[in-house]
Amino acid sequence: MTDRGAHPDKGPGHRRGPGGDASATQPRLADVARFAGVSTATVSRVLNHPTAVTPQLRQRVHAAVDALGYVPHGHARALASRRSNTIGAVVPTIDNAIFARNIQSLQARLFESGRTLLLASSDYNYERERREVQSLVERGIDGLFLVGEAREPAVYQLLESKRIPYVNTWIYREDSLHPCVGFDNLQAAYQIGSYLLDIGHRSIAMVAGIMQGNDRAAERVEGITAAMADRGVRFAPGHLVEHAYEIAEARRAASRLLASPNRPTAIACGNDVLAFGVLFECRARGVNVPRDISITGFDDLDLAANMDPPLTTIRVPAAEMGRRAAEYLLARLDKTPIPEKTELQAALVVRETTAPTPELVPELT
Amino acid sequence: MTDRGAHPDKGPGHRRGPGGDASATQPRLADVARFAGVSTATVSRVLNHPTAVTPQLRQRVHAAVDALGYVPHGHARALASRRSNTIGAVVPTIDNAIFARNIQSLQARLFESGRTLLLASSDYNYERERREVQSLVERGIDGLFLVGEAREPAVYQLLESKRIPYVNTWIYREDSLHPCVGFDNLQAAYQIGSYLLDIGHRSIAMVAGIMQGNDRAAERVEGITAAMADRGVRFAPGHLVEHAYEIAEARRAASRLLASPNRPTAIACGNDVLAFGVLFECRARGVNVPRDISITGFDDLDLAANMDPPLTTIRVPAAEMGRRAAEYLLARLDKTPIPEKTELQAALVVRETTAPTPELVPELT
DNA sequence: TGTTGCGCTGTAAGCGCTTTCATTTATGCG
DNA sequence: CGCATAAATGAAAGCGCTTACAGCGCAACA
Repeated sequence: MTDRGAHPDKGPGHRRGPGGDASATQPRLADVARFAGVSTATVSRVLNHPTAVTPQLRQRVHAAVDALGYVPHGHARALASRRSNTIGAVVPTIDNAIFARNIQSLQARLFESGRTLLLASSDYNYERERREVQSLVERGIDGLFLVGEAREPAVYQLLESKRIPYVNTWIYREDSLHPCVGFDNLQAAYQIGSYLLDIGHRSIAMVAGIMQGNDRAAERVEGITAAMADRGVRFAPGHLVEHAYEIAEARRAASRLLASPNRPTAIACGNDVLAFGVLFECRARGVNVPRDISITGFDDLDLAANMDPPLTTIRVPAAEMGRRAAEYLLARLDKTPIPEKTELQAALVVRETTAPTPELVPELT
Repeated sequence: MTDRGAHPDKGPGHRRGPGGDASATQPRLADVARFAGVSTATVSRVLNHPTAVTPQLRQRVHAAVDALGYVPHGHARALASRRSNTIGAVVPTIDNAIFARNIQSLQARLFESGRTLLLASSDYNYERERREVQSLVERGIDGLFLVGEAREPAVYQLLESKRIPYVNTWIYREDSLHPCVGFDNLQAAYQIGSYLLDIGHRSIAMVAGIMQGNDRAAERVEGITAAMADRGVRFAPGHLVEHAYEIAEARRAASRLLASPNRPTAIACGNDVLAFGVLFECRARGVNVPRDISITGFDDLDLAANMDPPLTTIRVPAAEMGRRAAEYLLARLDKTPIPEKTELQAALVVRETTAPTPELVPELT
């Protein structure tokens, strides 16, 4: 048995005891090779390019692998082969059903292709996102899934310099400098705004997500604002508020809005969670939706259609976005051609939390 | 410039061009060392054990790191140091608010300690769980977070043989052979059952999760069953049904239950999502909750308290479980003593979807 | 001023695998 | 049946880093 120990006195972690026995240690590829009576190169080939090896050898190697309970060492493999079969993702949070679904489908597609997801979350904080990305890059990800487009320039620089394929999601801009798979938040929000205006609302409030660290939230505000501006309407003072995506937060916001002297006739929310909160607060205060006030969400969570009344919202292709983003990254890794940008559709789903304002009713077709 | 290339003709991926120039390539630790005029050992020390190096050298090395934009190579580091600072987690799915919260807090705690989460999901499938664990182990995780206790024995064998610390969560059994951080599902479900029986229900149905591949779901059924058995009650035929954790599924189940000739007076659900579905179906059919029927959930999602009526359920310490499981793993890695088992409390939260049966009302104190 | 001892730094040997290149073995053809 | 060619295998050089150990310079002591 050849001596391999470089660190003669490594403590409990070291591989061979002083006597050179091989007991109680992880089998390595060399052990498999010895057991099967072949070279390490052959074992490696069996594991990585099975067709390049004769069936009988292949079988002998597999038998050895099973007999020894050999598990390849991913880091060594990644180091030698310069790829890790790992994809990274940095999302704002997974504690939000819509991201959870998004990630779930991303991960499912990666799993199919034999890759693993390294997940990190930024908590809507650019600085933290940068650190997470750096950490993922150090960990040797082959590709990276990101949310939104606005981030510290250092992130893009790092990715470029390391030549790591990445994709921005939850956003789509034709003129973006970066690959993206997503939809146009501004446009979707504009649809909501237009719809509310079409059915007569002029006093519209918005319970938006926190825009700092979240360009999607900002675009949604922009979309509503633009739709309003196009009809010569603007937010009354205090009618545009930002809140974390939590029910309790939304309830507080709604509470203020409903109690205010110039109560809006419609509240557009930055996402469904906020809309749920607003809806709950209305119910608690005996404000009838949609008779007294209209409410819209954004995301179309499973629950939206089941609310009482069912929520008017924007249906967002979360699962498809996860899958398509995975496709993009996989194609880049395989050097298969694939468009740099994919636009997905986000559609307005009109349900029952929205209704025309009384004065408009006669005008309706 | 010493020649390092072993693979003279590696194609575009190789490090040095034929002329030996170092352009357009990632800086390595050796480059930093050269730039700073020190040895690679010193650079490594600065990065890993800063106190072992003089401040001025430390600073010079940091300057070199910044100047070159050096990013350490995690796989090489992991290979050489035999640890990866990566923790794995295999959960059934993250597309469920309660797991999302759980994972979010796990990841937050790991982040604090400078580690990264490698996440995989099993889709409630033992076979797939085994493969995911194997894949994580190959990727060199230092510790592993698991959900539940029942799984393929090969998983435990692999973890033992690789000496990888792991922890089972969402479950607690004093006599378990494995470390765990969780609560007693059976006991919690028993509480629900007892409570329903206490307030007079005898015709109880259960919309459970799919028990195959999910020991927690099975224990919850056991808990309700046991509570009933202790009072001499049992499920009527068709009153115990299993469904995936989806609103639509739950609605279908509720629909059948509500239409059946022996409609139950109470429906205990395997989790809140199922309870929401049942609640929605009741509303859709004009069945008054809790007057006509009582409903209970399990998890206490944020939404539960906001439902109409607010849902009676079991509050589950999802976030704490994530954090405590992280603590356990971190302690094991640091060789700090920590108990093998941690029992967390799951408490019954009585809200308004449950009410005494009419005949019992007079009996109440 | 000559030792001794200590703390810092450098040297170099791996960590476990993949992959090139050379070698050996099988195959096809004249 | 012998040779050219292709296919299968093996030997060995790294992948980029950490770390044991040796070596060196310096301060403290005699």
